[in-house]
Amino acid sequence: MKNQVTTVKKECFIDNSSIFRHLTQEELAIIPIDQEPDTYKRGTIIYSEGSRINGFYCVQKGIIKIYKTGFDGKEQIIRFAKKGDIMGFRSTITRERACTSAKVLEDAFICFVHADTVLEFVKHNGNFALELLQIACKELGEANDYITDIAQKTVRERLAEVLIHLRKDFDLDNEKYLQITLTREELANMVGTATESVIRLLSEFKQDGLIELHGRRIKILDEKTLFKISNLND
Amino acid sequence: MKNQVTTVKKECFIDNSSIFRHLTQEELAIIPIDQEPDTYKRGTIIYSEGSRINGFYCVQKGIIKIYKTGFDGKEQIIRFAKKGDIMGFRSTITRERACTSAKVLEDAFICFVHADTVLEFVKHNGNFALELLQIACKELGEANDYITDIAQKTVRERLAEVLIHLRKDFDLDNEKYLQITLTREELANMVGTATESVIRLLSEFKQDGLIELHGRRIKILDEKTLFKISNLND
DNA sequence: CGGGAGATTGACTGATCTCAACCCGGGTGG
DNA sequence: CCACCCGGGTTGAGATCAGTCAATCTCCCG
Repeated sequence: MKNQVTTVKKECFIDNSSIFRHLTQEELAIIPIDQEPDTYKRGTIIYSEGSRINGFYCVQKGIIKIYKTGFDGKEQIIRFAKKGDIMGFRSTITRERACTSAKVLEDAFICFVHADTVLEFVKHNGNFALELLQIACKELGEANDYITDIAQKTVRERLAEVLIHLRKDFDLDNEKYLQITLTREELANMVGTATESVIRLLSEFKQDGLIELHGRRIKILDEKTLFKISNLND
Repeated sequence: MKNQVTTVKKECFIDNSSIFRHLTQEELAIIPIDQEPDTYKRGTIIYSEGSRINGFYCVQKGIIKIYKTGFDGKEQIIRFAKKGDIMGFRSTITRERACTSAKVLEDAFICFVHADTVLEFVKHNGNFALELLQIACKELGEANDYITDIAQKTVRERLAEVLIHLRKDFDLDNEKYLQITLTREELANMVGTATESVIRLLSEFKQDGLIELHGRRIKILDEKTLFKISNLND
């Protein structure tokens, strides 16, 4: 049993892409082992907006939707977390309540690290601190882009952009469909529009031969044109 | 001369609200003195989107507008920096090019700290690292709110919200007007709408006795109602 | 006094949202 | 086995918020 925990811990924390890769053996050793990685089924809510989360989560497997709930109950998807991503570090650092909720879209395997542990590392391991800072700054840059896009682009442009991003962030299955499957409503909650608008635009894109649709599964056929429609810079 | 620099440096870096307050005397001593604080006149562009900024700026005085330029040239104001705020740390940390531009709205006095210096401190002074992290996380939380608001709220709600925020973030002059003065276009670029829409809504608010207008100067008369209109939570 | 920037107003347009009806496939219970 | 139900997904029609265009106004400045 002890052995198993150690193995799992290793997988979780020493992986080359992990933010914990800068920790020394000694530092790794002090991570309390009661924080055993856990499996979460699709639909599980890992934490909710307004709750206290006393540490942060490292995703080993699966896809998690991170979203805010707006004034009228409509959700706004902020981002997805997948293998290698961390969640909840904002609240961990600021000691505030969670400003987003996290819900499992694809069965996940997730580690939890207690806030005290994290703060300890931030203070005593400069590389770890820098790593966290870089993650925060990367998200900040993306958030700024997002703000500008939502404020200035049309729904059509934004939907094209979302498709491009999904394409970039997620793998394809063996039929070249995007591995991530979202309801039309979820797509709408990413774009910031009504479900019906997404449906209409998707079928327009399909008409134009840019994408293929099979239920919730989406295949990108003409990324170049989508890119042009999205008016992205890079 | 040397004396003057030292005084200025002290003001700049040892102030109680400065992010440098956690630095030791020795650490302060190694900040190169070629980074003398400088005065910037209204209208000056401190850095532009896409440029390399090899360090970050600490605002001692004045107001700086931080914005992104969208696809069609329209600017989106992300935030304002004022006394005690820092700018450009995102690029400093990620080593990427600036993703925003910064323009002086009110004559400013600003220190510059070289990236190497900052990174050195992040690595070797845990409290400094934590401080930076907290700043980044705070901004991140605000960005997430912003995204949700722009995506879901009406222009009217957003304008009310912007006014509330301005009220919270800036002092009032002796006639109780907001000290920050923005053009209608700048207001529009905060809200994410057209100039004409801002004008129409402002005069509506004025009709309803919520605000008073004197050219660009705005006085908040009925914060409570504005708050209700904005549909803010907290 | 002429010029220019920003502010204002009105009229018109149109992209999106909302509402409502209907479809479709899967699961459930009688 | 069938009827029903329910959660999406689609489609159409109408309503509307907000953007665009254009004309005018108001300062302020050289």
